[in-house]
Amino acid sequence: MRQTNLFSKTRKDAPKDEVAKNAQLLIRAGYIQKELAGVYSFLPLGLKVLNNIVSIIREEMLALGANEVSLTALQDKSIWEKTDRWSDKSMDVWFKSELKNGTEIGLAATHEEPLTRIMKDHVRSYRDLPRSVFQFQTKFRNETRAKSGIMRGREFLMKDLYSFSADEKSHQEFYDRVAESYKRIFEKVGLGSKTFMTRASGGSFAKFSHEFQTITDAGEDAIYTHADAPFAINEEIFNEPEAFEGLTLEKKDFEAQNAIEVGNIFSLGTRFSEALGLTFLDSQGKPQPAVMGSYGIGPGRVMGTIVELLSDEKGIVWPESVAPFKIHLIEIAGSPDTHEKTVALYNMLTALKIETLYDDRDMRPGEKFADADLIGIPFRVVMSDKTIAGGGVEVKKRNEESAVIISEKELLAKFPSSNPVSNSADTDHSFNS
RNA sequence: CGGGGUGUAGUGUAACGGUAACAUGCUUGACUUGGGAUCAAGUGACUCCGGGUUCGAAUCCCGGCGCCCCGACCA
Repeated sequence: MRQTNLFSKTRKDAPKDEVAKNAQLLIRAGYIQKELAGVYSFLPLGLKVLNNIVSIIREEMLALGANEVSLTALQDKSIWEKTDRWSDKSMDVWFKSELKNGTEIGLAATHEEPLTRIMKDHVRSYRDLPRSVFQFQTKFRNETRAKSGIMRGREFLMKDLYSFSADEKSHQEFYDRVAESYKRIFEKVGLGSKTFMTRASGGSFAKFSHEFQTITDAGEDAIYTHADAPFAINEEIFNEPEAFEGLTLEKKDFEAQNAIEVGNIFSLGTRFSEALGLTFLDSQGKPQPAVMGSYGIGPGRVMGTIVELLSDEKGIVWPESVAPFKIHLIEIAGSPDTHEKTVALYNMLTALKIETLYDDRDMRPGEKFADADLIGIPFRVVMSDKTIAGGGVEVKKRNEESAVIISEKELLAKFPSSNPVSNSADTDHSFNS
């Protein structure tokens, strides 16, 4: 994409109403825009990052064998009454409204109830199980206090996965597979080294649940970690002896850390299947309630966590896997020949499907560099009279200090393309100048 | 939901109760082109909303709304 075709602008100052680092940088760099407290729009760059995170998660969900769906935001009160989750006393984050005829409806904060009802129509026999279903859907939660930029909003995208199994054993097998899947996801998005599977309270559904907590000062939670423990322990259960069940380690050797919950996995038992009547016939022909689990990840929160964790004083530093572009191609004004060569390189990169943001703006170099650092694309490629005289382009990684001049051929070799350029004439589909 | 703070050009900040200023951005021109340059001329605000006090309110008072922080809460 040519930067002159990108509507979002960067700014030097962070808005005064944002304190959280993730919001300050994402707004300054033009990734997001605040609409209300805890409500953010995603601008072109932000949407690209969000979509990259979504793609990584989707790939793993599909690998689990889960089916993707899209359920509604508008909710039928009657099914929530069956599970006793309609009342504001039992679930205080509801946004409620009503139809013109007075019928009450809610905006979904989660989707156990509607999905369980859907599954009733499709699961009849133990032969229909296990099943797993996921979606990326906007959740609405009337938080008493939104905070920390995009980390805790009132409206946010969530990947929610639900599982339906015939028995506890089958459920546990799936649950464990999801845990492994989550580890891979957080590894892929660049949070792996700081993210811990964490034993946490099981809520009203099970003894324990597991959260995936990323160590960061911006975290809202406190967890206890130990180098030899297979999982961390959430502060909320740290004083309960059962929290150490199965561990031979001593409580005093655990260390407290601030962390942000980027994902969670819950065993739900038969609470929802019983309340809503999701039963199947077992091999003896007897009706049994399905055993359920739910598993969430907030892509927006993941995005904010990456910014919190990986940015520096100059701006954001995206991991390649989620970055909005692979290359930030910067042209420094010079001879007409330099301009032509830069356009040609941009067209080549585009044809090779190497995502490139081409800074073709008429600006001084300093400003372009400052913007590039703020936006945080992994590879900065500069083309100027100087680099051409030196034999090619200058390449600098966002997270490294040193820059080197290499030939264009060497540059392209760094980015193996899945779509090798053909000899046909259709490779140049960008606008020429 | 308790407590604290705050609201002024697009953005960031100023202004004793005396009639809104500076920076930045943006526009035009000049000069520049490897780290947010320089110069010149422009542009841009019913000071969040509604009341009140006062000769006079951005400033003081009351109410509302928004936003931020701490705590509680967080299926």
